[in-house]
Amino acid sequence: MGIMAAVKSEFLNVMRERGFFHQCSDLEGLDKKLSVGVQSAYIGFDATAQSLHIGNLTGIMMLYWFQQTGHKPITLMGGGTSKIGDPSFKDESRKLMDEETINNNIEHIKSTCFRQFLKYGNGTTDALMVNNDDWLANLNYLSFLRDYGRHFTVNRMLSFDSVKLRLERESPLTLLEFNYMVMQGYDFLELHRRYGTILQMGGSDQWGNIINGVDLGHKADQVQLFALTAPLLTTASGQKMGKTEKGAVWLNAAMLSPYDYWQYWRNVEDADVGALLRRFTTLPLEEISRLETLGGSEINEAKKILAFETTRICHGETAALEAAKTAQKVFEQGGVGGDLPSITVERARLSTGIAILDLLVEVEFAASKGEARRLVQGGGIRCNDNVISDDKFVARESDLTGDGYIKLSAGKKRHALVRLQ
RNA sequence: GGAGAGAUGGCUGAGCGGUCAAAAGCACCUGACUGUAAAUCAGGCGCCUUCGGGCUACGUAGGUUCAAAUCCUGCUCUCUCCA
Repeated sequence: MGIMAAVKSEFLNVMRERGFFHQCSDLEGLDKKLSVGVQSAYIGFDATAQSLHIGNLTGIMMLYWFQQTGHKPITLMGGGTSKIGDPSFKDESRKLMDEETINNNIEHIKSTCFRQFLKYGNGTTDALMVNNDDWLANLNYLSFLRDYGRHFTVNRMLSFDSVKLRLERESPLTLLEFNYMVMQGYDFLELHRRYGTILQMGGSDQWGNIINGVDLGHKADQVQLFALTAPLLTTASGQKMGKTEKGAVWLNAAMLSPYDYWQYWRNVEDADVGALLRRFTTLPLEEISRLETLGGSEINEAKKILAFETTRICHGETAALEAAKTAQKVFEQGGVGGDLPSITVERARLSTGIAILDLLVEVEFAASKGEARRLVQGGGIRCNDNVISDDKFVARESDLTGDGYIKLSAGKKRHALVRLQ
């Protein structure tokens, strides 16, 4: 990125210092606007699940800092666009989502993902939640084409990387999908009209879409809008972040427990710790500089802090402390903690004996008995910390420890408890 | 509208009558080494199993064969070229 001109506004300084800065359509102009008064900025989010995941966390943190530095963040839910369904997964016959589901999703996302990071309300810098269904649903095709379609040239749309890639790979690009960027551009214009929003942010992959909105603002309403994107998050070894064996790393505690969330951050690669601390915690930068220089196994201390802070912000201090406590008991003392997943079984069943393979499926270490068997045969399963090498092993009452549970482990990191009902 | 090519496991991509639950790579899981890291090495990676086997799979519906992912026909979808 090279040497960059100094910026005056607190917000842009934070973006730079914490690694959120990738591209800006007009850095100087935006800096000036942000320096003179309260502005509003937005980021668009999908409404296709009951939760956002850590792939969305960069955007949420950008909005968080935007509010912290005295501005008004807007979370735009793609309710309207969700109705059509994201067409980029062409092979999936994706069911169209009905309005009720979408609204339900939006409610869940607001209460479990945004509320911890943003303060909503009616004050000047309070966050606002909007749904693009409000203005997309009733658009008239003809008048839309006449008023806005004339501002988009296909020539230019074809030049966007997202489009070029698809064409080069000879994978089909439907008109519906092609229109996505037009819709997104229109969202920006609409938000400017409604709330005076001047800035759209997002990941660097959104650059083209955001710029479309900027251009549309200029052409349709003669206003100057701004784009700001953050570098896409990849791990030091080049993988996309945010996946676990269970799927996405959800922010909603009902979909991923705070303990698992804590574990996700505890297990990041050494080389990523500094960047992640800057981006996903609010710790002072001096503190982060100190933490990221820790060498060798000392870096684990930094990872624990990363895990604690990210969990605290998302799930609250109590949950974060509990997750840390459980992790300490499990990994540093070889014991168990209250946050471990657990199942209950009836005493009668345990008296008869429960086949280990059934148990493994029940605690969700394996999706099938065949998979469970392979885990056992591969030496990956332990019962009360003893390796189980016989796939015919049967758990009985005598396996209950003094505290009344059986501890099952798959690999080094997955643990679960079996208790009596 | 016409002429060709193609649709294979999470992805990429071989196979083109039996030896195919299907090569190879990626992803993923487990083990070893470590620091709940990375890299590396080893094993695994459709479902069920009394571990002998059984069952379901190569777009979809039929057909030919003792035998089909492999051949034939209809259908659906995709790509390329021509109009």
